[in-house]
Amino acid sequence: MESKCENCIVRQFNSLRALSKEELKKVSDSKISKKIKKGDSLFVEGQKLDGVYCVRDGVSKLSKLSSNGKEQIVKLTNKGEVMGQRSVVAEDFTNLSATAINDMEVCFIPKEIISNTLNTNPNFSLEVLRHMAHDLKEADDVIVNMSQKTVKQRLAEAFVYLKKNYGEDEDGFLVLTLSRDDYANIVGAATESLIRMISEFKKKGLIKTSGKKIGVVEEQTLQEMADGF
Amino acid sequence: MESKCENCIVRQFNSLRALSKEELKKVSDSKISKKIKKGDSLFVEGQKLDGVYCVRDGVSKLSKLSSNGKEQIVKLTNKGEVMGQRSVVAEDFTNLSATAINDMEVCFIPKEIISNTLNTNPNFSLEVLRHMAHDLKEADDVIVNMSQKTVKQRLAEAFVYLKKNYGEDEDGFLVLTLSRDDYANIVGAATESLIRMISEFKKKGLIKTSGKKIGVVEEQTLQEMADGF
DNA sequence: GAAAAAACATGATAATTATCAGTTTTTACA
DNA sequence: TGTAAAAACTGATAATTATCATGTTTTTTC
Repeated sequence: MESKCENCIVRQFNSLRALSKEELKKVSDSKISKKIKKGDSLFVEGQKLDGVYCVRDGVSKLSKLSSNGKEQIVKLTNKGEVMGQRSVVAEDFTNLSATAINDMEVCFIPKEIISNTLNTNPNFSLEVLRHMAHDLKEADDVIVNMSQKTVKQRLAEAFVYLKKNYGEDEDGFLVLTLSRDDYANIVGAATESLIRMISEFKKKGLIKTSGKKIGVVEEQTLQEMADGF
Repeated sequence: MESKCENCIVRQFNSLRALSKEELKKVSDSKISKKIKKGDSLFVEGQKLDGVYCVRDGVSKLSKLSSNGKEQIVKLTNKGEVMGQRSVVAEDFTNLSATAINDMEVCFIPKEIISNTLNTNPNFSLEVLRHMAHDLKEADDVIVNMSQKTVKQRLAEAFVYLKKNYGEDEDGFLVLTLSRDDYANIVGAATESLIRMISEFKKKGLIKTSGKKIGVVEEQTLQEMADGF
């Protein structure tokens, strides 16, 4: 038997904290723990989801293919986040694919439980609503960044964001290690352009690299760069 | 006395249709009808909203200033849409400004009524949730378009979108007339670049113009263009 | 109805970013 | 542990888009 939701810390960070004890028990009894290996996908764009995924550990990218076949990463998940909520709530196909960036531990929660609870527990609905409102605001910000900032600014912002959200190790390298390709797909640029820019940042001493690993050296300068100064 | 929400057609299109008769009456009694002149703003980014706006007539742009001072239009509202929901739900400042593109008629509904109903009527919460889920999906699409498509593709898409959503008059011109500046702020390009592209489209016979008015001539071709063919 | 302001338009040029064609380095694994 | 595949990188060049400068048309205002 796996650990219970009642004792799960990550629940604090997501909408499941609005559940009553009984509701939580139901969730706990029907959830399925899964381990996802780095690079494997949790679900794919256009798929019908049978439930949501609660992230216990690891990071995944939520991405979407554009008509030209390039991947665009729309969001990186944080620990405790629930994925697939939008799709389950709207009873819709997923508009995004979720792929593990490093090894993950997730809990799958069947959609019936989610929709039942949505119908009966207004607090839970509100909590989900608030999370979605937050996501929507962030999406708006991304839209503005994508259309008004240069690749250089977006990359600078990405580094600051990654440091803030996922931290750095004792040597000052970002904990979350992304491929150059992933960086390109976050920032929305050609991989070659992005690699060049990383070299440039390194030359200027704004970042340091060691293989795939990247460390933020001049956070302040990067932030100013992102803000257009 | 103004007309009642109970008889208002636009309610069909938004989350207010989930209200009970009594709830609807409360909304009706406390709502304030407003007329907004073309160019005037309903609310401004960073403001605390005291309620939501239900659009009875007219169109508004929801936009955000980027750090370089340029405006980015994130969304155009449709008739019946409720604006400011995100902000009221999250008890947050607005992240967007709303400006009337043509003369508008809107109803202001105080936030207390909205939040009370959210707390007591799970159907309403769910309905709002579904709308927000829809907005979020659309925002994801915009992100992908912004980062993966060229200005030309985005403009082509905008024309098709405007025709589909707001229709055309008897002479085949788009009902919704936008300034070149607005077009630039929708597709995320410099105004000069955008004007050039409009000239190009016109020269190719894809659109026709008459002053500010623009008509879609070759919808099929524009759509293919937007899809990258 | 004229003056002023705003919006529209075009040319020349510069900056940004993508693409293509490779080479080198790293990683995976038989 | 050697080798094939994948990822990272570099250079040359082309395409896209922004910027600046300036002229024209349309709209607004008094």
